[in-house]
Amino acid sequence: MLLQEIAAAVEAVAATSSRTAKTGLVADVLRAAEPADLPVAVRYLEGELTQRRTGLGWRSLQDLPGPAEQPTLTVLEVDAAFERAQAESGAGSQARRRDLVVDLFARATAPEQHLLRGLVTGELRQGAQRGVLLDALTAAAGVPAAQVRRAVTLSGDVVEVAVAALVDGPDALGGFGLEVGRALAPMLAAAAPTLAEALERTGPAGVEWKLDGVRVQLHRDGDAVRVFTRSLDDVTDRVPEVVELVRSLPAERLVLDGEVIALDGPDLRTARPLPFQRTASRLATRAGHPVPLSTVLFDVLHLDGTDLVDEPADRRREVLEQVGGDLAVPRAVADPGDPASVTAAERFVADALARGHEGAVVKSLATPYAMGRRGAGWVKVKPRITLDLVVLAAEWGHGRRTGRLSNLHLGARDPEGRFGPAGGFVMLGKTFKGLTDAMLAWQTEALLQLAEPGQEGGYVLRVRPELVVEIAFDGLQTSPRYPAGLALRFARVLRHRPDRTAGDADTIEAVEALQVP
DNA sequence: TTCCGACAGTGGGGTCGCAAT
DNA sequence: ATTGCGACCCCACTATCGGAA
Repeated sequence: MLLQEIAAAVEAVAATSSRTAKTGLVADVLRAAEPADLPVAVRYLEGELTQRRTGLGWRSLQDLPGPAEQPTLTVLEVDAAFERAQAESGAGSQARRRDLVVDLFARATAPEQHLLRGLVTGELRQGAQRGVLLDALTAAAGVPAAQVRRAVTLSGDVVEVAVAALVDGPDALGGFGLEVGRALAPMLAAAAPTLAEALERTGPAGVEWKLDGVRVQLHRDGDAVRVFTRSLDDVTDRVPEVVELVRSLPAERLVLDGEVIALDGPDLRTARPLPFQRTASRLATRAGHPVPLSTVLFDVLHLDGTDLVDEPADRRREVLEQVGGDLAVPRAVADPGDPASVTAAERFVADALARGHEGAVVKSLATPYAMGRRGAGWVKVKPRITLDLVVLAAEWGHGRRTGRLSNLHLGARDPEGRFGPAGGFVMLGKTFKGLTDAMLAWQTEALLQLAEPGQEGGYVLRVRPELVVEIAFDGLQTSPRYPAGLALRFARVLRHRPDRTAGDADTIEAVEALQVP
């Protein structure tokens, strides 16, 4: 199969907003692919290379040759080229990777270059990812959609499912099941502003501490233990203490869902969490890191030969407590029809927050483990902090935000001039979140009025610090990047405040006072 | 006909390892 | 020794399509 066939389909997919049309276009390519091409074609259609790390990114794609006239690249030779890029390492490897990319682009047509660029950066932005691909696979193979999705979420491997459905025949899909040792798509949580609203959506529910660590899926088959992250990355060799812990559990074959987190003591029930940055640092470090990770469990998907994913949540919790004991995350049960239980749950969540944890996850008692879904089964609730900050600059947006000023640089007042001139501002981060189309249009107009003179062509537009925005965020983190050594975590715009002046905005001293000890 | 669930897009901060400088 | 890049943790929110109600 020529890469051009995929590139042409991707162009057409990007050109339509109809999801059914996108699905049809992708399905046509799947039908046309030879079995040997299928593994690569499937990945490219969902916008990813087959290699996990090539060492190539946006920077490696600058100053490349112009497009070829005639399509000659095959899907398999392109994949082989990226395979060689992935294998490169050591001195001179960047130059050798560069040569590979130059050669590839010189032989690619314009649509192929666009596709390759999107695959390398992971930002194809054609309006079709896994969801559309699975619908297309359903159509191309003539199999039930639910069966395709279940196979993918249980195996975590869309390529294998595609090959089974299209090459081995529809019956082969029935062969997919939960396999101990092989990661499956983790269940995800929706969000709600309050516990009451979360309970409205779930009905009777378990209310669990939400810990600010890293999600892990733990597999044990005898002495063999594997640890996967949320994106199904295998991090087993980075967390030996977690492996040991799983080996000590009273079951031979297990699949567990949980969180690893750095605490200031060994016991979750008495310790406080360390900042998320400490957990992240520990997990990113290959060896010899002093911070141990604590393991907290909140679900069990398999136990000694029995799959539990289709069991209701309260049944899985029972099993979890038997097998995990104290490792099970602290939990209360609340029924929205029983005010006393809701009040108790409110106190339970307040206690979790007082202990330094992130919030709560509300989990319907009745729902099965919905692999890969972000449904109403699980709903997270986190407190929100707000500040009035001043827009110092804005960046021009991309894609559907092209021509709009999107990403705002946010500053607090610095009346004492600790980080610059007295009466100036100190930057605490950026945000592009929370903006509706109307807000984007409004702020583009408003900020152009405030633009400092003499800026042409840049992607950052500096403005006079006069526009106040109300910002919500989850907390503060230490920053090596910003002058105050502080940055906002998960900042988003609530509303513009043209009714306020910069002098009304919060000061850096007020921000520092928010820091939890 | 309206409503709402699922999906894609638009980027944020931090950390590490590695190669180049 | 420092810097820049790539990869991957954490993530919020809005717009849109199309099936469900």
